[in-house]
Amino acid sequence: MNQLSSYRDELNESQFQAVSTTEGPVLVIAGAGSGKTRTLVYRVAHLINGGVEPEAILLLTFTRKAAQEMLWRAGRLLNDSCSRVTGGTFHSVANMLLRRFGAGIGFSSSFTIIDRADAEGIINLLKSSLQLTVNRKQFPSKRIIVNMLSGSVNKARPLEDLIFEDYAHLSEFAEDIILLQKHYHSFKIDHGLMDYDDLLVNWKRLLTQSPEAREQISARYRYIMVDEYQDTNPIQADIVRLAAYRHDNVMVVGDDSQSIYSFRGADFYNIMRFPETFPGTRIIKLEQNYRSTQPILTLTNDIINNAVEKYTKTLYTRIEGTRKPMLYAARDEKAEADFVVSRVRELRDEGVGLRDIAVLFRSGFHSFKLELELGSHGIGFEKRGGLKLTESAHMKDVLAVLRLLVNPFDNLSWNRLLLTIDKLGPKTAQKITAVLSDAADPVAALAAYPAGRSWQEGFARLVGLFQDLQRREPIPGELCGAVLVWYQPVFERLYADDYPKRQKDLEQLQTIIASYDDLRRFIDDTALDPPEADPQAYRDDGEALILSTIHSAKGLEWEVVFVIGLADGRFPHASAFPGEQWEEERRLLYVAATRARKQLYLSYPRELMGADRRFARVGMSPFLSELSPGSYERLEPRPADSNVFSFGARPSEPLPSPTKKKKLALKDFSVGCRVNHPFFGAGTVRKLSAPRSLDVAFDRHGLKTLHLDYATLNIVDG
DNA sequence: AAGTGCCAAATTTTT
DNA sequence: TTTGGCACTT
Repeated sequence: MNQLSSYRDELNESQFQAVSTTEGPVLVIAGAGSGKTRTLVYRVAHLINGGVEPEAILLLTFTRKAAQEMLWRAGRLLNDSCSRVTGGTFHSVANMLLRRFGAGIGFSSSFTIIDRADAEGIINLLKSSLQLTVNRKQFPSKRIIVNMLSGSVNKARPLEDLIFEDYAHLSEFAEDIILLQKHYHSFKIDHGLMDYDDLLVNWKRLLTQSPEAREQISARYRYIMVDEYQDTNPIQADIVRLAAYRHDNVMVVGDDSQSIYSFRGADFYNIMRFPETFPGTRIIKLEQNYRSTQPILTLTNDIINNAVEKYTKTLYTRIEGTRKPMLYAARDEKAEADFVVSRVRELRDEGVGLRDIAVLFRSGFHSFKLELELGSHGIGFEKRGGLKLTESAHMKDVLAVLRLLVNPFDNLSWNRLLLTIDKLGPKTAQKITAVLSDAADPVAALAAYPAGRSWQEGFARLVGLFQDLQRREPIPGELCGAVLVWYQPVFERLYADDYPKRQKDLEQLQTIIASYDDLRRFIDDTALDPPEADPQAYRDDGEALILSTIHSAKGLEWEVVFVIGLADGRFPHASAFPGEQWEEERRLLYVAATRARKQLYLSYPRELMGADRRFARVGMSPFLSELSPGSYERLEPRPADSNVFSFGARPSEPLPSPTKKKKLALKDFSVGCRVNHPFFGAGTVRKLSAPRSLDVAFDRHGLKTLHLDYATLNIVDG
């Protein structure tokens, strides 16, 4: 309808073309910050406006969050929730479709091996069910076990890592691996093991082997959109091809310069081959950058121009700003952390919200020093990219109990729980699980098992828990409550030093579970798509600096970005060889630097602790030395006081006002005041509701409730 | 002699 | 937060 004219003005020519091409395959090559999300959002809106029913749209994104955000924005645009559009990750959509077609998934209790308890369990299973001679030495790493089982050993690590003393020749080793893989299938079915790749393989199998299913899926989803296409793997590309075989209405969006997931099987040639896979593809380039200022763009272009293989896009921006990216060579990690802390405090004084600042780094542990410094200065932070909520040990303990209620033959979960008992170790646990897996009723078998004198107390509590749970009504919230009562003493013993911090996770789990009415459904959901910790639950003031690995920062943006640890040996990662891996590291730096809107700081420590625990001098990352010196400004500590930094002759340029607008608090608004919203346009505030939301009557879109953390409202004067 | 507990050492990125 | 080596208990 007339929404078309309203968003016509907000898009440039290329974006508008992408939005309005409704038939046939479209490949959108999008640079960093080029309004990819916006283009997809408007396209969803455009299709629905044009009479396409929401059910016919399938939106595949990289994270579940991205899909949710796009649908939320599209819903706002249409004054409708868009809840009937199907959106999600490949995995969650696969799960949904497979469930609907009843194809393939036997057990739905999947897991990722993350800690010792699980690794022990796997080894026990291999020993008992495959009768392989496996000892600990042969499995030095949990990752390798996973990779062996999923058949992608050589992808993850050089084969040499896997050759152990017991193997005289590579061929012997290969035979054992093949044997393992052969057994893997039945192994999975027997023990309810499933991983991410299985889901995709099953989805693809559904499409290739069942013509009816393919027909139905293709007929239902007549408009398929894929975001971050450069991160898809070949199976995902095949799925897209098969799902769209009836109509070819596929629009994929991606940027080859941001391909950073090859270690996970992503093949960025997917995006280059797209026009061959879909003949008649219309290629649209999005080259205008809407995020960063020109000096930042100049530097990031410089980074990617050094790439061996690149597909030229000329990014330009109309955003004004003259601040060059700053490069700071710190004496050591402590000085680097001090630098970030003092700059963050200055920025805060200038009115930049902590939420608008991010610190990015290559590996999780690079931020350890900084975390300490931030803590001692009382600056709140939120770290992203570590473990997920359900991946931490204490969560897995609780989940193991719940999982067993759904599938009592889940030996890994039994193993895990038995190990929580004091004086009961891996050997005893293995004996017990062996008995349980042969029993008709594992819980009864557990109760009948003769307990050893030293551990009978803890064992009796575990038996009691399961007998109690079996008697209860299967209401997830209540079951979880009972589990937590059992877990509390175990938990306090296992994590004596830091259990108060972990306690909050458990409370959160309880609230999440309480919202389900079927336990099985909960287990299915968490297995595939672990819920993330809700940051709100951990903060008091709602303001926190973001610390994130570069990988988890993908697709996000901040006013001010610090990239730390840019030292030789840390970035690129020490084990990256020149060649493909090296190039991927370079793209990683490109992704990091393009997250910044107004200001970018690059820093590295000149001294690092080596493997021998001795400090050694290190240089800057080779990626930095390649840059032309004019694209950044060096920042030197003032000798007199190492905590104060001089910024050369340039007077500190105040950040442009949008920063401050984003920081509006509820008290800045009053009932009756006029505001402006990027989607809804002008409106009048009707009601303020605590803590950070307000009702606004928009002139063109009616009454909406907005949350200040999400909505970017501007107050219109007069 | 097997099994368990404890301390020191090292750690890529993740749907 | 996991892993490997060593001492201590059953």
